[in-house]
Amino acid sequence: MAEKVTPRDVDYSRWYTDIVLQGKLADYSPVKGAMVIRPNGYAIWEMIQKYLDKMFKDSGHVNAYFPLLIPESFMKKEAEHVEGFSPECAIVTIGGGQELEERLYIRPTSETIIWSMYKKWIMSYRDLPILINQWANVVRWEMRTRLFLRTSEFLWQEGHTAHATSEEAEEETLKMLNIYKTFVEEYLAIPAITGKKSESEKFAGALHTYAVETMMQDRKALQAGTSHNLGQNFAKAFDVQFQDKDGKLNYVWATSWGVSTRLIGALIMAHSDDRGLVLPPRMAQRPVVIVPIWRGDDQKVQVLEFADSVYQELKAKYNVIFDDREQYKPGYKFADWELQGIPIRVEIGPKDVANNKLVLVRRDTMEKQFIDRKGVLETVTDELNKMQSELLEKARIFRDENTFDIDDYDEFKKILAGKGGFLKSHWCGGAECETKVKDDTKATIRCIPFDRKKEDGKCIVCGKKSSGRVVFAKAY
RNA sequence: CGGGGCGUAGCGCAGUCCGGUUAGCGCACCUGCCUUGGGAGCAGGGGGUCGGAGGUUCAAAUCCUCUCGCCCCGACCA
Repeated sequence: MAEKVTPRDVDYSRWYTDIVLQGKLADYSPVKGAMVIRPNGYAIWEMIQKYLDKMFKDSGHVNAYFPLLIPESFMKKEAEHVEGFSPECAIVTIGGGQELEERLYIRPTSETIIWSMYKKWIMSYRDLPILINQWANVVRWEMRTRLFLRTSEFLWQEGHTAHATSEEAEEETLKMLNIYKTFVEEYLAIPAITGKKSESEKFAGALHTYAVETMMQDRKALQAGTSHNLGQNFAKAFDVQFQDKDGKLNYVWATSWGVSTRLIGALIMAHSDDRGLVLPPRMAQRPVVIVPIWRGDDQKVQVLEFADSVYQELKAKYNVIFDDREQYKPGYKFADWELQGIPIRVEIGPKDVANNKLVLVRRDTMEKQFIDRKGVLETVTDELNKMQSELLEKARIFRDENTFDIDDYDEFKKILAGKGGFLKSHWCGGAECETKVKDDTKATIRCIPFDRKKEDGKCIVCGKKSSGRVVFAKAY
């Protein structure tokens, strides 16, 4: 606790790590590349689960659970899929002391095992759609890892749906993407761009991939969620056919979609400051902390009594921390809770008791307000709501200020070599130009945004005709 | 897998070049006193086979050989 958070402008990457470690969100584990999610971090994941799960259920989905281990032969059934995932898979070769006849992959994603089951479950159009979601862990053997953003094991949810028609699958793919967008904006308070991925960025085995893209404070992009239209690829690989009303056999249409604990990384990088984590109130399991302050035993009794009455009132609605630890002075406690991102701090000292007031400090603005004791619950609720919407607004302004329409490749390169940002530029649709941009600048096409305007222009690289702009950025 | 760096108390480090008392410092931890409106102070205390193995020597954290592990930067990725 003695160490301070490295400021963002000194070293952004150190800053991020400091926030995670000092905010007690996660810690390095004995297993290389894997992290321990500590209670503060897991609480955020629980909030993500709580809200998303409700959104999934409200849109007709149900939860299920499939095995962690996948037979090697399953992984190899879909050509693009195996090519995309094999290099980063961990494989079990021994079980019960015996070499296994067939090796088992630790799931990097569950399409294959789920579709092997769907084959058993789907006979008729009456069995469709299947709208299943799974909350699970997956393993991808990454070379370079970063807390929450990329670890060899991570938690996520993966939806896997089966449909009778292509149109219905496409509709589902877009519906889930929009649920992610809504969640990211309304709960995580991060403005989101939705759009389609280019061929090179799409999911291994998908027809096409849609994504939610967000901007972090270092102006880099972070993909917050993806939704894939898998077409009939997996149905064909696993021979899943159904009989339609006319008695004809058809392959089933599929989607899959997911978000991971990476969202916690996004949340941290979007809002936090040099004092530590800043949590949007809706994502805070414990949104309020009360810090009583006194001098001498007489004051202690009065202050604690007054503070307790405030605590009782707020406790009716919020999970409130009452920090009456005696071994720490107020300054320490302020710093401690700021590091952990508690959205609202209430300070109660002798002066407040005398005036029947209290001090309220919002984590995002850090402004101290003297508020009346009466109506404290309403005031706190009001401030939490304001903080939620102001965080989103602030992030939106930041993103817009760092999004540019660029038509000149030299300028394009210059910006990416400097501050960076989202660059909206014309693109011919060719993979060569996309690769050249990546080689020249490390930036990639984040998405072809849904809301792009029809506009004639020339590809930023080759100058060929283009009918609209795509979003380029360096990404996590 | 290429390039760089590091293993000494829970964490961060000094000591290693040039071998020599009982291996030291900061933070954290424990006890007591004192304190509480921005990361207090004082006093006392616990905790280390110096990453591992072998060797040289009267003597090794320090020199030699081998070995294991980790971190950072690149190629790959949610």
